[in-house]
Amino acid sequence: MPLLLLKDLPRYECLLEGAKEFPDLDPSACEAFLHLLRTSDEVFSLVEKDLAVHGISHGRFGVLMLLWNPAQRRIDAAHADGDCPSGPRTPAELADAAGVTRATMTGLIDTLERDGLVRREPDPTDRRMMSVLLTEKAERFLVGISPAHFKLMTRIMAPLSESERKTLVRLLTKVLENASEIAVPATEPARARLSPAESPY
Amino acid sequence: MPLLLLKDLPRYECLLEGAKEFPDLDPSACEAFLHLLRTSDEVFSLVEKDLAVHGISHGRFGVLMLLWNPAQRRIDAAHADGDCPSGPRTPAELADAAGVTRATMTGLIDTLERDGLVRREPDPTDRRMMSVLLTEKAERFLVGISPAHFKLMTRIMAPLSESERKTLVRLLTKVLENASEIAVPATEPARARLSPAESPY
DNA sequence: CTTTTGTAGTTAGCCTCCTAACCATCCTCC
DNA sequence: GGAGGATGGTTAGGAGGCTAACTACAAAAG
Repeated sequence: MPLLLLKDLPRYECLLEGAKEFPDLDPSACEAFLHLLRTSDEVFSLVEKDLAVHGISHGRFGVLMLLWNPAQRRIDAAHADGDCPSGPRTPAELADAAGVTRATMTGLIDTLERDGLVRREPDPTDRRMMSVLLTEKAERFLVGISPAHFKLMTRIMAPLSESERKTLVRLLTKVLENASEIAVPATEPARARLSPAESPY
Repeated sequence: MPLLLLKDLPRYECLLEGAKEFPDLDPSACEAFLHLLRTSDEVFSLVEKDLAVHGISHGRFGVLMLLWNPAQRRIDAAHADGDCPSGPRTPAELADAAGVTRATMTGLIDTLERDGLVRREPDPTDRRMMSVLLTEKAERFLVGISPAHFKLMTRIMAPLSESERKTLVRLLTKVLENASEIAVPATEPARARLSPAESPY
């Protein structure tokens, strides 16, 4: 992700200092906000580097995980489906589940298909639609990579006790639910737009 | 950031279910991990959308903030520096502070310079180096945009009490410090590499 | 004083994300 | 049953990340 975040978070005193100049700056909110993004960034880049070692990006890995359903796989195995081990999904469903646009999903599926991890098949009933299916290669890949992936998550969260994890989840859920309700007004964007009051022109 | 993250986090029972199949899956660690990334993603995209309304990306905004030092500005004002209101920084310093590569910083500075928010000046003592300076336009822009930016942070963190914020910061700090110590082994990456044991070839 | 090593910045090429526009197909409704 | 709208998927073009390779310069080592 590296999303251009301050590597060294400002000390709390500096935030207090800033609050003097900017009355809108709430030091504790700002501190929590920065820590949230900074920590998430570090954790995310750790996972991304780990996945990169196995030659896959986080985005593509996410698509594979969405398509992968081990429980479903066992059921299908009984049917001897062979090459269709997990339930097929359409690009639109995948895009919605992953929270990216359909155009982005098209690109991801393109590269996954090029690498032989995924297959596109036209839908027999609706000719607009496609089904995206995992290949056996992808199945083997996921089985091979998952344990290390889970171990890394465990290792990252190791310093927190069970109750601390519960607390963290509870607090994050509060923030997430609140954030989901905040809708940024959709105004027309412009390049480094200046409001009339502050515009030099 | 939208980093292709599951929009609907799996329920805890599903994680328990998955743990049966994958002994390496620690349900509470996985839950905390996913909530951390999911929440951060939501919060981040909120901020990014807000900045987009003002025609600037998070990355460019971060560079401007790094170059901006209101306290320094006040000092310089006494010197009547005029067009050099904040301490100059080199691209390398900016890249380190922002946690991106120098190549990325070059690109960001390019676009900022194109938009007239930043200026490059050669260093008089070391001819390899450049100084990056905020323009007056950028100063006005930051003064105009900052209050809304701070308000948004406050609003995002509103559902947490002061003590909850402290707790959140404490838990996140634990995770961050731990994550910083985890070094992913640097092996040669490959495209969707399969280990010999699971390779079909 | 020359050579080697290291550092600052850029360039080139790739990947993933976005929006906007575009077809093709389905569905609804007159 | 044909027109208009909704939906699924792709394409085109842009931005911000990355690595790797390159240039220019500075500094250390011989």
